[in-house]
Amino acid sequence: MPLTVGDLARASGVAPSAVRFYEAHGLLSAERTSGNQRRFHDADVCRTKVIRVAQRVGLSVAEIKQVLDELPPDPAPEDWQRLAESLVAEAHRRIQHLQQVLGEITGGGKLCELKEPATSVAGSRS
Amino acid sequence: MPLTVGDLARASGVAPSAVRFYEAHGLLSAERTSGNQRRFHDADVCRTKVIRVAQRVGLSVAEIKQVLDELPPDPAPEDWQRLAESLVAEAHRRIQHLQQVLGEITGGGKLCELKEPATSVAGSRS
DNA sequence: TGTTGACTTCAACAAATGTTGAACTTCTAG
DNA sequence: CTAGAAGTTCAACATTTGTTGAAGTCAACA
Repeated sequence: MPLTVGDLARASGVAPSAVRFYEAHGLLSAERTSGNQRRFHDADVCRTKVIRVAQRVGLSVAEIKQVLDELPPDPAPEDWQRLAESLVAEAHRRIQHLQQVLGEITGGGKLCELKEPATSVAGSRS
Repeated sequence: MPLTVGDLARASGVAPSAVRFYEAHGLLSAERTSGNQRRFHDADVCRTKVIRVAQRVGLSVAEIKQVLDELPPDPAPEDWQRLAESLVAEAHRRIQHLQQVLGEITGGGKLCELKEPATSVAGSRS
């Protein structure tokens, strides 16, 4: 049973406008009825949830499109599994990055050392 | 020696427009010369660097303003230290959140299980 | 004092991620 | 068949975080 925009939105917890936005940007695709209405597959609920998760991981819509584009048509569970793992990997990468930033904050130590240096000579700035 | 916009920008690695933006949003403050030009303190280099780090941690300008507003005027090194620690804590919180998202991806398992359910009765949607 | 680079303000633009509204069409239940 | 809910498109708006450009002013060196 195909899903309308509203069905998909409700099922995946996003606004209908967001569903249209994702379709417009190639993250989702839909067939059209003879009357030009979108019809999604049940699997698009999954796809949409993955999109949201990927966003929470910090991927942009363009980046999400890239990873989704590498999925085969009609992805099997193990395809989703691989995608999930790559999201996990990306999340770990971002975590590492944050931890590196942390290191710069705490480790560097010299982020905020500023004491009066020896008096200079240059033109005094009012 | 007070710093001009350009001085501060160069010293802290941001564009002059960004410095003005931060001042306009209350993250930085400046005195003015008689001719209305901004003059920053040396310590604002530190402040600005902290702003950038906080952004990399994922705080919005509004949030950064909040934490900076809790700093005493003319903060001592230990004040910066505390702020750094709270950024660290926030980063850890974000890391934990990402890890929770990861858990939902991998652990839940039922993110993408959709197989043909029993045939329903409702009006067939083309 | 004059020149010139750096400063000022203000408005417009930019990109990302949607939301909202208007005007119109379609679908489905009764 | 028809009413009303839900769909369609398109344009405008909203928010965040700045950048860019125009028009004009200031400051520091010579």
